[in-house]
Amino acid sequence: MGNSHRWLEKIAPSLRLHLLDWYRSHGRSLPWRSIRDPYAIWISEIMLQQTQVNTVLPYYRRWLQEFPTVHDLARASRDHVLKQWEGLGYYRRAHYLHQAAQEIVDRFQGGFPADLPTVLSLPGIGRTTAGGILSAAFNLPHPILDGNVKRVLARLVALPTPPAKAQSRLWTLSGILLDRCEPRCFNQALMDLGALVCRPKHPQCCLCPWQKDCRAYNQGRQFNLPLAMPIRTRPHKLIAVAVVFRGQELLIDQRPESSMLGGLWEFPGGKIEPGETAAECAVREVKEEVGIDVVAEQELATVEHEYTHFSITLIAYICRYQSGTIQPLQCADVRWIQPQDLPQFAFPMANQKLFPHLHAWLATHPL
DNA sequence: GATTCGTGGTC
DNA sequence: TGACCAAGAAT
Repeated sequence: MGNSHRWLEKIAPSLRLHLLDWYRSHGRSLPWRSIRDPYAIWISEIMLQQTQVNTVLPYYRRWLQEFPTVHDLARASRDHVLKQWEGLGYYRRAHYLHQAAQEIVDRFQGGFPADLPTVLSLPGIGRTTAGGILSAAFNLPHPILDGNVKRVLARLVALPTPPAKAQSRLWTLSGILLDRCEPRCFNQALMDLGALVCRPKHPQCCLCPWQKDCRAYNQGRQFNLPLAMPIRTRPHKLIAVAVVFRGQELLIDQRPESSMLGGLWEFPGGKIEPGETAAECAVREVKEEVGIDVVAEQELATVEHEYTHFSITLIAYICRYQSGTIQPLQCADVRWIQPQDLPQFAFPMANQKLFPHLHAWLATHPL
């Protein structure tokens, strides 16, 4: 291990030159690279967490249109912020952005901090995001360690373990390699190398500026590195959902802040218990979550959805209000709304899959 | 260190 | 189809 570090220190100057040279002619041109506004760069870094560039691009543009400065974000409503994030996933990121924006306004009068400990103190910002912001916005020499960098480094040194089990060592390697004179370009270049050349499936070693020094390549192991973590199987859940009508009005509730998909709105529902029908479950969940009595009238649709760690089948019922007053018993909020107002609320993707079926039902059931 | 967070894309 | 992955952080 010590040998590996000394070897890397020795060849690092040459690696930096080759990488920066490659980056000048092959680097991607991205909207957050042509600016220095730390607020906008921060937004891009948060959106890019576990999310591909092409997915982020439209959200990034809309966000800066909607919240051009940290002040605009800080004074926006939480529902409005979540609505702009709808569909991007990892919704806690939106809450953290909102909280951090208010902190930046309150603690620093809206000026983005430029030192590592303070940046790290903001919610939703870890070491990689902090390094990314500080190097991109202020050209400060802080290393990064995202998925691209982990893969590049794991191949460069022929890492003997899965990257997840060598975090500390990989941070050291990223710090050794970092070009202290051009940290901004270097970090961006390192990520582009991972995204464009040192790709997970088909690494383009013949185009790589580090080919002659790469241990994986020299050992013919570029297709087998980095080593993978053992897999675990994902459970499947059966969920009943109640689309409750009271006359023209529709019932929606807001998920608790601390739960999965926290702050998003949904149709009430929950896991079907053993020996229970989906319709019985839908009625029971409405009673438990918002305290009213309904009857299940008709099955609306069944949809499937995949999450990272489990999959679900949603069985949705059109239900009719019977009695009681809505209360947020197991949710953050609950409301009767007009069906045409649905787009004003942020919904998880699994619920959105029900929307076309609901529209079709409404079209054939006037009144 | 291992888990929990979403969604869209690829093969 | 299912596995895998993408500019990770918080617990």
